[in-house]
Amino acid sequence: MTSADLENSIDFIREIVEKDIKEGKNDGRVHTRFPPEPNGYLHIGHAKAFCIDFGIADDYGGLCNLRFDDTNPVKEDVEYVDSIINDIKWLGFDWEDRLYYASDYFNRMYKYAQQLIEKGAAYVCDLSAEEVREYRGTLTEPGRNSPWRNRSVEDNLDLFRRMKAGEFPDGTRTLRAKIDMASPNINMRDPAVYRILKKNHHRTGDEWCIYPMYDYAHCLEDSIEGITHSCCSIEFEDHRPLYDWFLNQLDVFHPQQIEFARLNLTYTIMSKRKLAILVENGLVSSWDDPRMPTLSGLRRRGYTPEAIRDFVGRIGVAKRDSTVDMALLEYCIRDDLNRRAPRFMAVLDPLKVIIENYPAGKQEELEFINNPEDESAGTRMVPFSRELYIERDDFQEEPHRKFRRLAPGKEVRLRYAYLITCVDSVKDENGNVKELICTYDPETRGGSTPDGRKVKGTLHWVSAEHSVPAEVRLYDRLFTVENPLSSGSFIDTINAESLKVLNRCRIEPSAADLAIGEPVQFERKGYFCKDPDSAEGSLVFNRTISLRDTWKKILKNQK
RNA sequence: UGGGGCGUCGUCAAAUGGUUAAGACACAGGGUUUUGGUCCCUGCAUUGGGGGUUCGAAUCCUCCCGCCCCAGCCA
Repeated sequence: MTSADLENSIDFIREIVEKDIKEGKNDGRVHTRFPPEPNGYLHIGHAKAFCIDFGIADDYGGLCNLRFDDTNPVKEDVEYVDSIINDIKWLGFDWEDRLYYASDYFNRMYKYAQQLIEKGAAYVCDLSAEEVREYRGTLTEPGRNSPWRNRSVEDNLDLFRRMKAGEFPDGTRTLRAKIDMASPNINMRDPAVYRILKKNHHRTGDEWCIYPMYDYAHCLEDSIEGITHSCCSIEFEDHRPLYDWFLNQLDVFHPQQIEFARLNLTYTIMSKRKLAILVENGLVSSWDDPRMPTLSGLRRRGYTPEAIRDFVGRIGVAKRDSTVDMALLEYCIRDDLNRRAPRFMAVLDPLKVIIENYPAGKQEELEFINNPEDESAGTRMVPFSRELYIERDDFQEEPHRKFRRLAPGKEVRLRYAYLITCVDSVKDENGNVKELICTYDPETRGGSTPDGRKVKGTLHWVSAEHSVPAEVRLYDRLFTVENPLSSGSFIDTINAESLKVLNRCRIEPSAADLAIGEPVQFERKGYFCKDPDSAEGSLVFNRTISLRDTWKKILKNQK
């Protein structure tokens, strides 16, 4: 899709925003927010959400706040605050000085709750959690009024004050909105507004022992910040009447909640809880394991912010449940890296080649184009010598009829070097090919053919003595099935080969000094970046994504 | 079986009653190529189903079918 196409059709949220601007709603102001709860790491599904929030603000000259929805101290931690900030910044978004916390508003929310009580719209309920559940009714049966529903305003005010003062143990009382226990929308059946939680909060410490519930807190947070369009995921659609109810009762600024479908991706899972199971059980190494759909995992894997943003732009925004093909994400990262990643040569599974007519001890420097997609990337010099490594699967003793690479008696080009012909192969005691004896044509330096002869195959290579050893980690999809949640246990569908570690790789010398995370292409193999596990003298590379592999497809289609 | 949403190509997703239902990814074929990469070209849906309204329906009405969400003192 070209950018022109993207501009021609806008999503339904932007339609609403444009209409509001046109009609002068909110004085034409556009103000959104991204409101994560700091209870875990962000994944690519969150990226969709905050690309929408920040993206809309950008598109219409508005603002977008970052706000931590920290109303439940039992789940939250500063560790998550830091990682969330880091991840959103990494994707290139800026909230300037508008970093807020729901906990900043606890005092105001408490006062608003008193107002609710004063106008008879909320009451302190002494029912236990279990009793509340019984009174709530079911999907098909209405609920019953709490016996505490008609306490006097004075009693409610007093009790609520004492809840705040810490006079009652956890779970013994709640403040509830007085709405309608017979509502067909269960969210409206006198929902809890405050619960007693004697827990230390990561920001407010022990200042509070009552904490506001999401439905009450969120609309007020939006209102206080003057949010005009409050975008959230679709499961909150049922909560919108409640969102509106609180704001109407309190007669405060009233943002509009708009719901959209969350992102699902094939071959992975987006559930924070289930991802945690992978980490806790050692099925992946950590939250930033390069196989994880977390932003930290994708970053370590070598995904770029640009690719992720492009992806989010391409998947669109709508309300229907959908599962985006992982192939689209893979396309986006290839597309981005193809343009920017400098090329290097690395042999992942080395097979030694000896050029028998190349003088021992001789070496020359050959000029390589760093990036054929980007002339400004320039060239570099790569050492060539008598003994080289090529990829083991670039040689077949009895070549497949469409095989264009090296085979006995066949001539191929070594990229930007020489044309070589295989004259013999040496085997070990098990009959496996150990090394190849080849000859080279000195007239073909640089890989050109002065006589105009055509060679179908071009191989990457490294000089044996000049190349540097490295470990390369190849990643594949974490799950073997498109929807890991469709069958019994998602654990059973984990791809046992999602990580393959190659220990005997050889990379060209200039690739040794790459910075951690800097994307490169290893020619013919894929896009890679140096992993933080690398140490002095021990290089570790992650494969971000392979190149498209038509050859593999040919072989597969033959079966 | 209460309520709220949603059903357009294999996957996302446009279309706002009016030419042959965009585009992208995927897939298939072909061309170029010192990466079996990139790039270029070609092919690839009558819109969940049935009725109806209309000169004209993916768009409106109606009945049916299917999928998702809700019974936390989580968000």
